[in-house]
Amino acid sequence: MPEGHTIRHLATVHEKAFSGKKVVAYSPQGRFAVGSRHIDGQVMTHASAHGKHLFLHFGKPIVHVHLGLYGWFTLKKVGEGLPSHTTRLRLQNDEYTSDLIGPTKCELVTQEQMNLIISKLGPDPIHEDADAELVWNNVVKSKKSIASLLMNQSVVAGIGNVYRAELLFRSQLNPTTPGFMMNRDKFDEIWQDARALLRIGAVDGRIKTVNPQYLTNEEKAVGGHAQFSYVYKRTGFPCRICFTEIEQSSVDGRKLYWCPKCQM
DNA sequence: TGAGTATGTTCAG
DNA sequence: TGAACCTACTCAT
Repeated sequence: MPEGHTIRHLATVHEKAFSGKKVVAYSPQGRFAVGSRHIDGQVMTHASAHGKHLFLHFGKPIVHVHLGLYGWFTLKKVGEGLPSHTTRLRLQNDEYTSDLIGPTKCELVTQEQMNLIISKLGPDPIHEDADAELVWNNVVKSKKSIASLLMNQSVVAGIGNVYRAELLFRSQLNPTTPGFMMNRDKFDEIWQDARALLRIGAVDGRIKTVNPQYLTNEEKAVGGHAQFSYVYKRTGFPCRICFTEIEQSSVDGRKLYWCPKCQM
């Protein structure tokens, strides 16, 4: 499930699987039937990502995908699975198939439209040249809480509810701190941490935020595929650092998890 | 079988 | 601010 790290990961694996070759494209579900016809038989040149937005480039037509809350791509070797009735888009070549289900957005856009979409987003910390000053300027002039600002895609693109909670915990910052009260060093710490964590997450598309020394023996035994957190979805569990119960509140209609002692 | 939940966004009121 | 939308999964009935 998708935050910025997932989208970067998907761009990478789709580029590896499909770029430079003609693609068979169709919409088993039918809802992207017209769009898929425009890319059917075309060569995918590359894939790109900005925040939670994925772009698959077929020369002029660009497929813009936003996975929303439940959208997902399943990439398989040819012959390993059939699309379901909910598959919005299937891409296929000699080697691979990719099925897209449940996206909030799957549409064809032009380069100009793609530029417009990106222009409305804040810098994406996963990008090498992301402009931290731009983010800082928007944070420091705002009365909104840092918890609210981190989730605002026009301030910073790609951070979702998991990374938000985990970043704030790792920096021991009170989530209610207003933007204008933020200190620059603390902001820089979060920014650098976001860059690092998103990049780590993008390697295999999984969120990794917990230093292994803070995992329980049971958790360590579960191994590589499980996803652990310091605070996300750990309401009522003891904090991994101070053993205070993790609390839950709501910010802009989304659940926020935090440690009342570490993040005083 | 149905309610509840989910790493998101947009739009109506 | 709340509902709607896209889907799949878990848990209670």
